[in-house]
Amino acid sequence: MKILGVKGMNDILPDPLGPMSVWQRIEAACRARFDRYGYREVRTPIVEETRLFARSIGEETDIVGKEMYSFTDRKGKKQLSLRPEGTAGVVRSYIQHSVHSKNPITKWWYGGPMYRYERVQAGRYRQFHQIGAEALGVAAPAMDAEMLLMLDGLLRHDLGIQSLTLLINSLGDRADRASYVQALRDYLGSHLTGLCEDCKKRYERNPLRALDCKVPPCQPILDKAPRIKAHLSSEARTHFDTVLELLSGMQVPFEIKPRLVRGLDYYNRTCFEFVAGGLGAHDTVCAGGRYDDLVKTLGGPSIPAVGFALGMERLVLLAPKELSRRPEGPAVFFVSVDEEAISTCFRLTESLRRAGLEAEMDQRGGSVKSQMRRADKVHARFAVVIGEQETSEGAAHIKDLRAGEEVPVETPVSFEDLAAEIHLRLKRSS
RNA sequence: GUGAUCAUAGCUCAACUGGUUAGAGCGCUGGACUGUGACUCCAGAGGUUGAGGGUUCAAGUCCCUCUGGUCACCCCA
Repeated sequence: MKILGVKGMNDILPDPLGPMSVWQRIEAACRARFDRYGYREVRTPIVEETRLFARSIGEETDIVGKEMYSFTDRKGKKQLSLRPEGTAGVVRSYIQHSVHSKNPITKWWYGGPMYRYERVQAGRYRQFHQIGAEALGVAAPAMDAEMLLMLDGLLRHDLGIQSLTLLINSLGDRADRASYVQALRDYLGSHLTGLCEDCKKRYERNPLRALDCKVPPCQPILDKAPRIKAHLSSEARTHFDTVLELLSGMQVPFEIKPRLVRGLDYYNRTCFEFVAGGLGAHDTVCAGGRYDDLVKTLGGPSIPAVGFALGMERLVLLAPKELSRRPEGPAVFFVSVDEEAISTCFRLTESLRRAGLEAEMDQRGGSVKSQMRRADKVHARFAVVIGEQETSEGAAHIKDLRAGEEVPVETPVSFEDLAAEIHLRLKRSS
């Protein structure tokens, strides 16, 4: 009985066995883009107290209700959970270290694995990775817009994702939302017979979710449902309009989707999603919004905030092929002709590495042919064969594995000059 | 939590309506070329046909259970 990895939790193997280079390129693009917008990386634990998630995400949500990996701490009676999303931990950290009192504006980004016990599906796993960012301390709509500009640049420009659409909506403030939910519930209540079973449940538990329903018979009813827009306070409405104006002013395309809602309870005002084709049943690669009440809800001061999270696995699915170019192999591969030569190769390999070059050898020895095959297999640029003669002369030939058939006769390069010579040849051919 | 579908060598896949010893390509190892890769040719290693049970003279093939993969619903990044 083989021991397998846990369902829904995947290995990401190094290239060319796996898509590691795509992951790394996406991560690098995120870092570079976030840097430019003044976001600094924060790292928080993967495990937090269960209460934190219950309070922030919402006791009634599916995430908290049935999808968390929770357990009791070994000693005390602490209930702990693997984080199902990143914002809660980041905000907890922000409050715990009184960051607001050191700086009125905080821009942080984070990345790492998240855990939700769900049925695995295309673009959805039990351990999945998010990269997200939070801007705390600014209530102005310009912060929402700046964040969307950053994301549009990252996804469309840096990562070259085609068929990308920014969906945007406003959820209003707490009071707006309450009055809207009431209105929506009244409306759905009067049309219960025409709704699907799921929507009947949503009617009771969370009417907003019904707006996302895909069942055809529900559509005409939902199309005529009251819109949140009519329930927005004038402040919330102005905020939303300003965000849209700023986006238009910078030529960032978007689509207002009145029925867009969020899965987590803490959002208010601006909420958005970047969607793209090619993700199977899901189409969201990035989602986020404003959460002006969360910091206070978690016991901190009243600090407004906006944030988002990108789904790495989904990004990887969408990434254009150019991102998966195979990485370079070692600069030099040392081949040993016999047992004695192995120690010379060992020395030379290390000396090239100390000189900053990627060098490799086959410590097992074996036939020259098989070692040359290995050199080719790992895409080494040069091969250096070491035998009795090279060891006694302290010099060796350098074979260019990319040069093709003709190998011009040349004078051997002394071991001392090897690193410099390789550096020179690499520079010349680049 | 619900449903569909699949599982044969390291990988991608064959094996007529159940019927001899489960094959191929790629990859791996070695050789042709006794110290030089990629191309060619030759050879070799590698399988409890996902696991367990059942039907049958006979099961990779049919039935049941489990595990795992994939996809969809719910929900979500």
